[in-house]
This record gives sequence, structure tokens and C-alpha cells, in this order.
Amino acid sequence: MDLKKLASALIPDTDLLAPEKYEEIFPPRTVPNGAEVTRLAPSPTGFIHLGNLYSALADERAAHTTGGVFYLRIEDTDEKRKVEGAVESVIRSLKYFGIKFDEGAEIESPLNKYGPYYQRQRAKIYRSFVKKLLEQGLAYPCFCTAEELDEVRAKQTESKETTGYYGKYAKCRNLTEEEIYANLKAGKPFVIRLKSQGSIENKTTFRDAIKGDITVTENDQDVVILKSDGIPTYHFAHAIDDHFMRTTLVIRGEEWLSSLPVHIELHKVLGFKPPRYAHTCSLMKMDGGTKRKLSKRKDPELSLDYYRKAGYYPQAVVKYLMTVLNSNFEEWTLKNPDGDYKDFKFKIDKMGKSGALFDLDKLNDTSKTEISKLSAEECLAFLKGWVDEFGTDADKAHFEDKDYLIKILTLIMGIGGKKRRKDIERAEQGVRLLDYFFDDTFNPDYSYRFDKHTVNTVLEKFASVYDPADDNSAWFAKVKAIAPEVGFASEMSEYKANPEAFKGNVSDVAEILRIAITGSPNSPDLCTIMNILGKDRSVARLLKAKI
RNA sequence: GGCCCUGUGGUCAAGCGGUUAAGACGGAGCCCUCUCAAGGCUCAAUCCCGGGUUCGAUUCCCGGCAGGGUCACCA
Repeated sequence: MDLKKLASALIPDTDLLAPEKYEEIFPPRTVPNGAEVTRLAPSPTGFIHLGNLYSALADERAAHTTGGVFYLRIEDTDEKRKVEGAVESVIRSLKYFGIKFDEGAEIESPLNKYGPYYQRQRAKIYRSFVKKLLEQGLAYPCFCTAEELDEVRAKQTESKETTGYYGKYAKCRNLTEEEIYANLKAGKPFVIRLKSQGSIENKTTFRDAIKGDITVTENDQDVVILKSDGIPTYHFAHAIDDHFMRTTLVIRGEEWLSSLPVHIELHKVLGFKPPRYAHTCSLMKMDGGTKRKLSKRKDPELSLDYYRKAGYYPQAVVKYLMTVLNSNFEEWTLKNPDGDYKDFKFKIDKMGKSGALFDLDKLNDTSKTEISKLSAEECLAFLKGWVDEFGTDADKAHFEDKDYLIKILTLIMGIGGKKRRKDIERAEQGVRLLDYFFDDTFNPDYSYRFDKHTVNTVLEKFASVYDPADDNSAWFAKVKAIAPEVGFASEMSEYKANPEAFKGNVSDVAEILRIAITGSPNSPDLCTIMNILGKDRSVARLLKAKI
């Protein structure tokens, strides 16, 4: 068979570059020794999720802790999946979490020398290599229809054989020259398949950067490398792109592990040295007693928008992910509470080998801790950012008064005190903590644990003696002074020694006042709250709260 | 089902043949305290099972079992 002629008939393009040319066009990168070149290669579905962020963070850290390059490539080989604006959305979302690319699709950079970074725009490159494989007899056209393939698969499943296009099932593998040209003449659509040289009898070990040594069986499937629309499949594009973009470390989800044999064979037939691979485990979730992979259809928490809407502090999400990525990160954080996570020595081989259950409690704790380290101004800026996008009209109006909010936040965050408070976990919840400082959102629940007389006496008495000029101890002295008037103990020690003798104690007096002022039995320092509210509003609230 | 990956407290996990089996989150309790939050202290809780190898296995080997992934002209 004249393979050269066949290759030209199948790939009639007249403007293809010789495959060897690409080695010159995309020369090895000049990066320091040991530097990793990594990439994030999403398909442009527009849905960027936690798994992408997780992977992107690993890529970004692997590249930047070694002085390497992290780039963005768009895997748009599947026309059906394309969504408008998806690429910008990926970049924007990752940027929100502090992850930036050095080069790639839609990235302004002088480094963009290995593009184009959209696979559809790389069709010529792929086709040049497919043609070469055809000429070498390492690939062949296949005219099987989807129906035929389905039929074969059904039969294989029924007889419990391995499904796929291989061995005796590879019908088109041995088509004669006449048959091929006849099919071509008849205008039948075709795909190009790899003529696999492997056998499942041969097993080798392969070193994965995360999983360590794994057993791989040679590929014997005649996988499709070029689809009938002339665009390559993921497998083929991966081999070509990661070779010519000079990727050193391919970090991807472990769902790719099973197609590793295909990728190894592809690199082999193309004459490329494979990159190193790191297969990460998936983020899992507990569902009805068993673990399962986080799913974008079922789990809203997989979407990054979920975290933005809930108002998680972006850096906290990143830090949480870092603890999942490298468990010794947490220990490092404890030693370097104010350290930049970028100073941590990320190691790809420290990544966990088993799928981690996504731990919302831990994320919450991380977010709370991160927010507690902010200055009042930083916290205000963060909350305002959330309010601008997701807040109510009342929230937006409240956020006009910057000075007032700074006072409130200084109190809520415990700034100036011995220890920071950790009341704000997320913006969505933190903004609600502000409600009682504004009359329009003050929504008290006057459920007192004491009788009418006691409550009203406390309220009236305190309203009459309250003076905003009082410092904390003067304020508290007044609270204590009221206690005996309603039969409460004014000293805790006194009460504890003889609880039967009193109806209550100072803390109960404070509770009544607190409910009146804030609408809730729990709050930060009441004296300061009243001070922030001012005398008129404080007194008004005390009197309004009578029953 | 075939193939591959994984298996230490409720969760994330250190651990690389001999340890009282770290730490963090969560839980319980105590202290502090005008409540809450924070903080401090304390406690409970783990090596999937069965065989080997070995003086000794959580660590090594084999076999089960369990969980996960994957079997497309999707990535």
C-alpha cells in the first residue's frame, strides 16, 4: 500500500509544516534547572469549580516555587461544550483567589511563545503529525459509524469481554487500499485511529509524582486520534501540546490514570519524551454514608461562585486547599501565623494519595481565622465588596457610613483588646452581625427570662443613670448597682456562694440590658456597643424594650 | 464485570520494622468571664480483616474485603 499517497488523500491540507519544523518553532524553554513548567488545561464550559482551583493551585505552586512557568491552555476540541466568555471567567475566578497565569490564552505576556493556546487554533500542528503517523503506518482511517461501534460494544459487554476497538474488533485496521479509496470516494466520514503496537500482556511500572510506582498495562486500543471533524481527541492533543509547550509536569485528576497507557504509547510513536505526571486525587463528599467524588450537578459547594456568594475570604479558601494539598502546610501555618502561604515550600510528592473529604468545618475555621487577622479597614473593604454584589439595599445604605462601620468592626473584631475575636466567618454572616447597629435592621427578640417587674425596673433604672462618658468599669459599676434593687446579687462570688438567696446576679442584669440594646442575649462588649450607638439611641432602646 | 488507585480517630492526617501512634478541625469538660466569641487547660476517639516474613509489624509480602476511578469521534 502506498502510505504516502494514502496520507495525502486523508489529510489533503497543502499548507502543513513538516513535523520536524515544530521542534525549532517551539524550542526547549530556558528555565532554571529543576524548574517546573505546568499548565491548567480546562475545557471552556464556563464552569470553573473547586476541583479546578485545587488543581490550579497545585500547578501554580509547583511552577512558582521552582522558578518555572504556569500557563493556561484551552482544550476546546469538543465544539459541543463551548460556552461564550468561559475563558475570561476562568481567569477572573482564579484571580479572585489570587492565582495568576504567566502565559497562555487571553494572558498578556511576552512569554506567549508556545501558542496558540486554544487547541482549535492548533489544528495544523496536529494534522501534520497525524499525517506523519499515517505515512509511517502507525495510524489508519476508520469508517465505522457510531451505531456499528455501539453494537460491537454491546456484544463485548454481553460476552464480558473488554470493550473497545482493538484486535479482531478493529474492523478498519486491515482495510485494503481499494476499500479505503472506495469509502473515501463514497464520501463516508472517517476518523483516524492509532494503530496500536501494544499488548495488554505487557506490564510495566510507571512512576507517578504523587502515587509513586504504579503498574501500567500497555495500550492495545486503536484509539481515535483525529475526529471526523478534523480535530484531535484529548489524548492526541495532550501529547502534542504538552510536548511542544514544553510542559515538564502534568498535574491532572486521577480519572486520567486509566488513559495513561494511551498517552504513553502516543508519546512513543510520536518520538516524544513523556512529561512527568502527577495524578491528584479527587475532592470527595459524604453522601448517604459513603464517600463520592464532588459532583457539579449535585453539589453546589463545588462551584466557586458558592464561596463568593457565601462570602468566604478568598485567601482562606486557598489556605484550606493548601492544607489538603500538602498536609504539612497546616503545621507550617501554626508556626508562621502571619506568613504568606507562598513562602511555604510546596512539594508535589507530599500530596495525599487518597481522596480527601471536603471539610466545611475546617474551611469555616480557616476563613474565620484569616478574617480575624485583618485590620478594620481591610475587613470593611472585604465586607463592602460582598455587599456591593450580594447585599440588600439596606446593607448598601449602611455601608455608606464608613466611620461608623470602622467603629463597629473595631469592636466586633476585638481590635485593641488582648485577643482578637473571631465572630466573622463569612461576609454573608458577618454583615448580619452588623444589623442591630442600625435602626432599620434592628429586629429584637424580647424574650426575657425574668418577670415584667424585674425587667422594667432594670431597664428604667439603667436608662436613667446611663452616661456615655463612663468607661467600662464605671459602666459596669452601674450595672452592679441595679442588681440588689431587683433581688439579684451584684457580685458573682456572692451569688455562687449562696445561689438560693438571690433571684439572679449581675450577669442577668446585663442580659436584660443586652437583649434591650442588641435584641439578643449574646453580643460583644455591651458598654462599647452602647457607646457606639450613642446616648439617645441607647436610652430609647432601653425604654422601648419594656414589657 | 475487566483494569488501575486507595485503606491510621467523626474529618484532614504525621508516621517509613521497636513511638506513651504527632498535630489540626469537630465533639465533651473545666478555667477565664457581664453574655457570646476568642484564649488557656484537660478528656474521649484511629492503625480494614486474615495469613506470612521477622526476635518484633501500623510500617514489608501475599490473599481477602471495603471505598474510589475508568472502560466515548467528552475532556
